[in-house]
Amino acid sequence: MKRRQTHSTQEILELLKAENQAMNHEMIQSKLDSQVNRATIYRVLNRFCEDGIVHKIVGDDGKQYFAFCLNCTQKTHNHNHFHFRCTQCGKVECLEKEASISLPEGYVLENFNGLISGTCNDCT
Amino acid sequence: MKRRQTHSTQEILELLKAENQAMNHEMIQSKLDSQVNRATIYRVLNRFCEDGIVHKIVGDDGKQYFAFCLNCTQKTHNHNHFHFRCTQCGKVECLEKEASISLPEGYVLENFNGLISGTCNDCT
DNA sequence: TTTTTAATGCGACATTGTTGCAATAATATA
DNA sequence: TATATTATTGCAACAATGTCGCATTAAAAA
Ligand SMILES: [Mn+2]
Ligand SMILES: [Mn+2]
Ligand SMILES: [Zn+2]
Ligand SMILES: [Zn+2]
Repeated sequence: MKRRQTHSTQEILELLKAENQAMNHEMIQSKLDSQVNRATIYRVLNRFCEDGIVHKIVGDDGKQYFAFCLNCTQKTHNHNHFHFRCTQCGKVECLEKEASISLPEGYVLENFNGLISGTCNDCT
Repeated sequence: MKRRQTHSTQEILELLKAENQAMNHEMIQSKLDSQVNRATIYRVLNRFCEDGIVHKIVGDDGKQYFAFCLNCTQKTHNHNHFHFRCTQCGKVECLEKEASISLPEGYVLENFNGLISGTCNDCT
């Protein structure tokens, strides 16, 4: 099943590249020039995640955020970094530093979801 | 506004103490002996959080989990620990080790929400 | 016991995200 | 270029999660 490039996919990907932050569906929809259906946005984003060009974070607000992968190659995905969500301006950014976690014996990590909320530098 | 002890509050608190894990609304409701309304469960849990006897974690499944506070005093709350959610059995447990995170200049932490999902020791 | 009011049950509601299905359009093929 | 194939879309319906208003109930105080 090969992917097709559509107006929606291109626009959404460009948006995620341009804005240097993780965005939820609402943010994306309001920033899009053309009207793209809600279900389509979710489907596009989930496809991006499957393809490994975008990673998903679930915020402590319960919403899904999507961010363009920066330091990921086709094969190696390192998303063991925290994200900071500003409760004032809503911005969600990837924090640079890789978090190192050691799990107890016999535990296998599948997904790392580190999120810190608070006030960002702009809003202090 | 003083708190009142009701059957609901007592049962829910005992349940959270007994089960040594974080539970979401569904888990709690199915384990309760008496029928407690859904809205009531949420209200009780949120009150517990306000009172600092329970802490809330948002899972990467988007659900709210609640855990009885163990190493917290009335005044000091340290919830900078990760939680592990097993995708097989659903268990959500607090990991012992405190995670130390350093935020960039000007960033103020309000809430730490560290969650790792994967397979737990029992399910490997 | 009576009074006060915190807590509950119920229903309605908002929000978030997913899915089935017919229509559309991107790509492959002729 | 014209046609065929099928991935993608829009729409509606749906499920799940969590919150809120309001009348009723019951815990604690008087
Ligand atoms: Mn990230
Ligand atoms: Mn915990
Ligand atoms: Zn901010
Ligand atoms: Zn398990």
